Amino acid sequence: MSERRTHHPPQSTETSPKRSDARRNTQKILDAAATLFVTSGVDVSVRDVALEAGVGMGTLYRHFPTRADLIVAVYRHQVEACVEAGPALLSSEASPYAALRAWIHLFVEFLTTKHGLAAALQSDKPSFDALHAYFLDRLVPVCAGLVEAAAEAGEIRPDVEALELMWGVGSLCSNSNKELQVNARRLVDLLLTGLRRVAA
Amino acid sequence: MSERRTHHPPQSTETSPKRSDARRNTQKILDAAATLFVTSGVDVSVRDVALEAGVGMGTLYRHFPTRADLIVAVYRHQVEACVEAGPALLSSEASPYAALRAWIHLFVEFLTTKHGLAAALQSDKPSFDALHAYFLDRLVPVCAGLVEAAAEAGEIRPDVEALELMWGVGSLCSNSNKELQVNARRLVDLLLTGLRRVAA
Amino acid sequence: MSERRTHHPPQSTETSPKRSDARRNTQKILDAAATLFVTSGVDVSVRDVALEAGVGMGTLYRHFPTRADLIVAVYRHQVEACVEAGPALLSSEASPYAALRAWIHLFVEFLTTKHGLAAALQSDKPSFDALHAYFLDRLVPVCAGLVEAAAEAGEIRPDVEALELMWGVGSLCSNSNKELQVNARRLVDLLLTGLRRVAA
Amino acid sequence: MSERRTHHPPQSTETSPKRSDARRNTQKILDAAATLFVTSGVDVSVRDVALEAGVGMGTLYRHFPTRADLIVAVYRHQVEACVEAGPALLSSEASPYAALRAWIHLFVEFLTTKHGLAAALQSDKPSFDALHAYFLDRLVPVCAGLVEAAAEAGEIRPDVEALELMWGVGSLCSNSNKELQVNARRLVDLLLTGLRRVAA
DNA sequence: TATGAATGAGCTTTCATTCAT
DNA sequence: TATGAATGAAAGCTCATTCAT
Repeated sequence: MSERRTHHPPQSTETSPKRSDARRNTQKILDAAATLFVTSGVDVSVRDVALEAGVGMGTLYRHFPTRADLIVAVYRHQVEACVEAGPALLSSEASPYAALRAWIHLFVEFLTTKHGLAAALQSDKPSFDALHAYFLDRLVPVCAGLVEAAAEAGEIRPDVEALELMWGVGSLCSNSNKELQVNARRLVDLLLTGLRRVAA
Repeated sequence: MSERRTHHPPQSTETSPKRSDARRNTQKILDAAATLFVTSGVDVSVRDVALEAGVGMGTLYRHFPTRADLIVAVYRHQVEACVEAGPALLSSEASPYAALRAWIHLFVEFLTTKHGLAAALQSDKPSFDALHAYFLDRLVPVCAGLVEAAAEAGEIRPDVEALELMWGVGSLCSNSNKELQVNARRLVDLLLTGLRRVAA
Repeated sequence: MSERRTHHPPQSTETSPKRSDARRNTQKILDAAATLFVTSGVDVSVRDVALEAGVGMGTLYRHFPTRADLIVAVYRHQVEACVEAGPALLSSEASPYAALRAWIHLFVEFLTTKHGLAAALQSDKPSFDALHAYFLDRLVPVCAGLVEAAAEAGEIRPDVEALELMWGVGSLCSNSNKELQVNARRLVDLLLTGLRRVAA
Repeated sequence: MSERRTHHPPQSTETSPKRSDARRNTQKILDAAATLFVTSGVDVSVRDVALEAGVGMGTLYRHFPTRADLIVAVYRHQVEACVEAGPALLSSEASPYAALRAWIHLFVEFLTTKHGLAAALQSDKPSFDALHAYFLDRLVPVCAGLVEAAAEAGEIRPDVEALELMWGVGSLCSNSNKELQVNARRLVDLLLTGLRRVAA
């Protein structure tokens, strides 16, 4: 997954002609947020993020006026990598369904290593609206392309919505890494298998 | 409903020989909580529950030391109904898989009508530990019975864990009620269909 | 000025059948607020009031949900004393104008000893709306009675509004006790003298 | 307007032999401040002023170390106009009292059209000290000249202090622009009328 | 000299939990 | 045993002021 492409950098964190110290702070905040998002979820207090980053609260607000801005920035690279992986897999994999399967696995890998992200994606708090918007806008079309290709190839049932599928995958990923030995990947595979035939 | 088993009676509402006024308070609190859980989810503030019940906060804490105790008590009846439905469905349905499917649908119906419950079930906050424990202890064995029967009948793949399946179902139910038209039932059906064959 | 009458106690601080400790806290908060209002104005931070009173912030909010509630409570006694003094002075003084004059002096005495109150009365911050409302509702009618009596007696010009007069008096009182030797009483006397004849 | 006196030139805009770009910045800031003072009062945030002026915050602070310095500079012209109007009115008006009255009206006009200025003039925050100093140093002597002339002419009572009078006028102007129909001009007229005779 | 990023104390408000009554 | 008043930490956010660039 190439992380450094800038095909779609709506708010690139590295291209702005900022002062170097400001850029450094932006990065410090992103790193701190990434860390804390893993351990405490994306609901983590802004004060804690600022502390972890070693910057003042005002600095955090200057760089990321809303919580959604911060979350989007933290995960932008990975999201864009997923976006790009869709068409690529369609070319490289043996069949559309294989491509869809591989792409979903990529997405699962992403979500499950970012603990709390999946949960945040499903929060209905208004402060997360921009987060939904970004993820759905970017990823659903890609997923839809794969789903349609597989459907047209007759590999999966024809009545599956990409949004619904992604939502399901996100749900399965949002709560799996506990002491219980529940494995998101296995569950998602069940879902993917379920796509292949009409309900029994 | 006969309280056949007493494996986990965190706060039995009928077996303890309490004073009648204490029992009355317990019931008032349960009624209030049930009402508020519907409208505001299981995260509703304890103060609101006490107010609705018309009791003091200390009384609420005396009867239900943790939020999990309260949730468990509120949903005990329904959980036990699920427990009993398992064997019953195995007898009444046409096949073990049909019974499993019907039972899961029962569980989905339960979870999706209790706003916030599924999410609480997957919370990793320590105050919810007792909630996990109760649900899993009561329901997983029942689910396992159905899964095993279906596996032995050759209707589903043999390597499925009941805990994992229930966890997946719970996940799919915890985040479906948005303006997005995502339907937990449809997703769960996908999962159930996926059980039928080995992964492709 | 009798401070303990309870003729008009819309929210008496002493008659509520509260627990004694709660009543004690109410009084501690009122005392603290009165003190801090003098030194820091009624804009003083709620945290400071709680600290000065030796109570938690939640306690302060329990007793006085809005800042206006606190201010009104602090000054209620004196306002009500002013309300009662109006008719009394009309009876006891030699003429309506003398009564008006005496009443205004009473009001000046009140305002000038409560530094910051006059200023707050003229703030246009929404949080002070209830304060305006209370003061104007209670005092303007009383003042109007005195003004009308004096006007009917031909002692003052007939075109004076009580609200305007009180507002002027309030203004003159709001900023007089600096190191500058400006005396609100003298200025108010000028205003009262100015009432007696038409403008020259 | 000739800058005849240099008693208190906290930040002269024209006498210092500054570099031309610095002078340009000074002017940009003054223009921005004048604009924002009208719309948002003199309490407007310094950041907003800097933004409006198109300069950095450091530049603003360099030119006007305190808020008072900025306010003084913005209103210098009008204050000096008042200063010059005093003797002029004494010559042109029919009597010293008429001159005093006209001059006070000039001052009222000035204050009431500058939202928040009158209030700032009466603030006891240290950052406004320079503001008091400037206004009083410049205007009180002028007012005193008019008051003395009127007193010597026997038109007003002899015991009136110019400082006190101005303070009263300032107070009456500081809080009149509400939805309440309180008119500073009318109240000031009452004060001026009150000057004419001894207290009754 | 000019910039504006950074600071961080400050604000109001909420709420799970405790404990004096 | 029941009450609900009291607690106080925590939250998000703002803004006057400083200082590295």
